[in-house]
Parts: sequence; structure tokens; C-alpha cells
Amino acid sequence: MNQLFSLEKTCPDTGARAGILTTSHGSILTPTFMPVGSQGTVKAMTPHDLESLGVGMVLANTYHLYLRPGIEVISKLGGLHKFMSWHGPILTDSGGFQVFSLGHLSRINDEGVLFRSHIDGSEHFLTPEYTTKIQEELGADIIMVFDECPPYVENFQNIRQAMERSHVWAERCRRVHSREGQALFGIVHGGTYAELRRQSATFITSLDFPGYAIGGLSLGEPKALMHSMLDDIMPMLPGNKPRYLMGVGSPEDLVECVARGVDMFDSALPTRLARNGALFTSTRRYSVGNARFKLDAMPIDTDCDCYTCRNFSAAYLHHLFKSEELLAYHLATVHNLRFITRLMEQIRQSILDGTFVSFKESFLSRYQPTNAVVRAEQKQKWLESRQSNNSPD
RNA sequence: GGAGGGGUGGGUGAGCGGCUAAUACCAGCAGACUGUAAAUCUGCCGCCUGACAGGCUACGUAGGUUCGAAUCCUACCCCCUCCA
Repeated sequence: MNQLFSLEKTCPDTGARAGILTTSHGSILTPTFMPVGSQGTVKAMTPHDLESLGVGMVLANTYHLYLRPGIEVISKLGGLHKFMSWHGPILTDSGGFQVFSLGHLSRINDEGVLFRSHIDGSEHFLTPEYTTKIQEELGADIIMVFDECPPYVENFQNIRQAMERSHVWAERCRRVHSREGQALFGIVHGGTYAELRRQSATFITSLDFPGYAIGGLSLGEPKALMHSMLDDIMPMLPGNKPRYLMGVGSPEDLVECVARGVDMFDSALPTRLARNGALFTSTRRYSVGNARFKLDAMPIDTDCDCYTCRNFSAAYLHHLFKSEELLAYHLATVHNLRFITRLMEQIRQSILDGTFVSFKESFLSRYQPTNAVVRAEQKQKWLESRQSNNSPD
């Protein structure tokens, strides 16, 4: 393979960067957001839709595709690109995340993870070698090492143990990976412990992967903690390789994390929110099912250039959601994905223009976080003030 | 005309002497969702006081029995089924 990543420009005042990622299924411009399509489909979207929204790369999931339809099916039908008729780049996740999110179904040891299928109860044993092999078979352009992703609440000991296991697994994936034209990314772990994060970044970069992911963040920890982890790690990752922050996809997070040097993001958030009727606008997100939209003749986002906003009123979307019409999910997903891809385009352009800092500031001052985020920030401040009041002894 | 069944909060519909402002579902209102077991989940949903809590009015209507009734009795009004 030729060079995977080339850096075009960096923002002198932040860590933000613009670059180009080149795969055998085309090039994409970074920073980029990759919508999640675990089962070989971004829900409610055709590949044609994705293309016209400006989506570059899509995500698929090893765990889900392995269980259904099964790797041999996809293999016989010509690989994942052909199977799902998406001819742009694909990134497959190893299924490591599922080890944690489906934790009650699994047993984990140094060798690998014993799963019970959530579909039919059958038992499966996934190892680093096996998931790498599966991902080679699927034929994605970028694949991920098999890792363990413990929840945010785990204590230091558990986080360290999971991190160390992930390190060994990363090495094992690296050793068996051989498919040409396919890049295997390492994943930095360490939870919210700066010390572990640095340790992990040192180890993972020593394995010399073509790209590096940051895993185990955006799992409910305070935003400030996620930011400080990124601030710690990013300078340790080689500048000439792509950096991928796993599982991040809210508008404010994307802006904040690009500023810290991230090139690639994925998240189920924009598409899932869309299906649940929560739509992004430049000032905040709205639940289009709310009564306030019943008679609203304007598009949900008057600044948006997407098919949905160019053709339909908020009142119509409101009606589609209330009546549970299938079109609701499609139109809403079109909008949210376009909102995010446009945001990434704007970010990139501002980096190239040298105006990223002002773009970031004006976006963040305009964009109102959700009640939950505001509340979480209040709680954090409250806890800190309590701690400082109670800690004189 | 005769026999039987039934009338419960916006709707459907449980409850059949105290634990019942009343199960459940729907509708309604709001919130959540970040490497997707998610077109999902959570909360509220008689009226009044901002909330805690409390007060008021409620199970067709009017009486009655009882310490206590949506639940038992009587009368009336209405609805449904069957037979003539």
C-alpha cells in the first residue's frame, strides 16, 4: 500500500489537523466522521444516500457480522464491500467493545473472550488472532485490534489489568495480520488515569501501527476528564499517522476533540438520535416529536442544505414520528448525518483557512449542550466545591 | 313484554368491602441516548399549591347498610345480548 495518511495542515494554536486518508477504496478528507453500520448497514440509509451526504468511510462490526450472517456468507458473496454494495472505505471494529457492552454474556481470560450469542445462545470463543482473521476475511480497509473496553466506573486495578491485556492482544493481532492493502490500527487504553494512558500510548506506538485509536473514552466520564486524557496522549502519538477517537460523535465533542488533534471519529449517536426523533441544529438539538413542532412550517434546521430540510417542514417530520411512519427514520437520519458531515467539512475548511480557532469558539458559544450535559457539569463543580470544603484535615 | 349482562379517570379495560387517586395498554407531555442486542429506554399523566408534603373532588344518578364502599342493598336513568 502507498502511504495511508498525509498531513496537509495543522492549526498553530490548537492540535487540529487537516489531512488525507488514502485507502484502496478511495481517499477521504480528515478530520472525518464515520457513521456506524454495525450489521453492514447504516440504519435507514442506502449507500447512495451516504455518498450524497458526503460520508467518506463507514464502520461495520466484526462481532455482529460474525454472528449473522456469518463470515463464510460474506466471504462467498465477495467480501463486505460487495455484500453491502458500499464501494468507499470501510473500517471494521474488532468486537472488543462488545466484550464490555455485552459483558453479562461473556467470560474473559488472557487467551480471549467466551461469548454467548445474544441471538441464539450459542457459544463462541473470540481471540485476537481469530478476530484479526475474520476482519481480513471481511476485507475492510482499516481494521482494529481486539481489545478489552471496561466501563468508566472500574477501579485503577481493573483498568490497568484490562489495559495490559489489551496490549498483549494488540501485539498478537499485529503478529498475525498479513492482508495487503488493509491497515491494522492499535488502540490506546488506560481509562481516565493519565499515568496508564501514557503508559499505553508508549507501548502501543512502539508496535508501529499505521494508525492509532483512542479507546475507552466517552463512556460517561465528565467531558473535562476526556479532554485532559486527550491532552496527555495526543502529543505522544506520531504526527504522520492518523488518530482515531472511538465512540465520539456529538457536535460539541467533535469540535473539542479535533482541536486536540483527532482525525477520525465514529459514533452511533447521530443516527440513533435521529431514529429517536432528536435532530441537530446549529444552536442545539430538538426532539421533533415535541408539541412545539406540531404546526411548525419551517424546516427543523433553517441553515441546513440536506434533502430533508430542503423539502419538509418540522410539522411534517413531527407527524411522521407521531404516526411511526418509516419515512421518519430515513429523513431524520439524512438530516443528522448531513449535519455532522457538514460540520466536519466546515472544521476542515477552517483549518485550511487558518480560521479554526474562531470557528471553534463561535460554534461552541452558539451550541447549547443538552440538559444532561449541563447537569453533569453542575454536579462535577458541586462535587469539587464540596471536596475543597471538606478536605482541610 | 320476558330473561340475562353491563355502565370505572381522554380511550380500551382491570379491580369487586379497608393495602385504591384506582392495575395494564393506548393516547398525551417531557427527558435520555456517544467503538448500535436500540424505529429504544425512563419519568409524568383528576384538580389546587413552584417542589416536599398536603388539601379537594372522584368509579352512571339518588338514597341506604357499614367504623370504612368503585366494590354490598334499593330505586331510577342509559347501553348490550337472547327469547317472544
